[in-house]
Amino acid sequence: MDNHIEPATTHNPDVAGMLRSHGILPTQQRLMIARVLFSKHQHYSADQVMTSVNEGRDRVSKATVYNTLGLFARNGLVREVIVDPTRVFYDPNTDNHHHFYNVDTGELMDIDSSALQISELPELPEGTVAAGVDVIIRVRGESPAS
Amino acid sequence: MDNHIEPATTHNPDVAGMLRSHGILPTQQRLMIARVLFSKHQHYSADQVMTSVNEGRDRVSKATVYNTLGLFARNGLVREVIVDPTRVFYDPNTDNHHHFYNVDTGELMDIDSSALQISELPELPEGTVAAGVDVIIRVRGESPAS
DNA sequence: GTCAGTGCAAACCCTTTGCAGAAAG
DNA sequence: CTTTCTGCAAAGGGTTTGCACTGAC
Repeated sequence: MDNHIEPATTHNPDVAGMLRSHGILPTQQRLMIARVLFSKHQHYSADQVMTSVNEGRDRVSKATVYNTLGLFARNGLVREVIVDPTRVFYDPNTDNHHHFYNVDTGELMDIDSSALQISELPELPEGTVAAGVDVIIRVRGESPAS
Repeated sequence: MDNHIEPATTHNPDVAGMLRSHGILPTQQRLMIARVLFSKHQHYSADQVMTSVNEGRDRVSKATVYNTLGLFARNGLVREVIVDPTRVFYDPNTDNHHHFYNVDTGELMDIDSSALQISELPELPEGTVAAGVDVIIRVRGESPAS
């Protein structure tokens, strides 16, 4: 009988601690979702997270995937990337950086913040404080078959 | 009897010609929508366009509003601004410029391109060409009651 | 034992679509 | 007259919600 639950933090450094340090109670489902998000440097739509998570035997419901991603985003564990009106992407990389978005393929790629400099920000509207800066370079064209 | 149709181009310089020059046949509904878009320097969601257009006596259906805004965007008459997963904004200003987005109020404001400089673009992914650059500065805070 | 988290299905809401009638040239 | 556009209502699709059950501590 090997249908036991694998130790949550074996192949990935302390995912549970990562959640706790962001004020998130590490439940089984949240750990599964976090492991998907942080196992690769990739961007995921909620649907892709759901698919990846549910490749294993233990399943997580759609509601929980959405709720969890929203929770992670609110608590700064992941970053929401809004580039496509039809779905939100979640980026496990919360460092300052920017994005390429291929409007033909739907592919989203990181741009290191050092590769693109922005001048100082203009004066913000009265009564507001900065909450983040998003730079999206939209590109077109199929990536080579490779 | 004064329920005649006002000359389409009276208070706004040649809206019809503007449509034609973008390859768009100027129908009555398209003119009404274009007049709303270009009468003020504002950003509109589809719903706001619909409301504004239908303040007058002549009504335009929801389907036509959506279809028309999509058409205008495809033909470069307006710019789609993707900042909020729940709705698309349409910007009558197609010049190079950027945006503030107030995540508390949903307000969208222009940033003149001269107010924010970007370094040269990083190398694009292989096989792709640039299709546009969006810079969004997200801010937080109610604007003063004023 | 208590409170927070989860799952299911239904509800939501913006947007798109199919198709018959109306308008443009 | 022919083709394109418009309107209505229904369908679509990602996301959220209500509520009973489960799990965490």
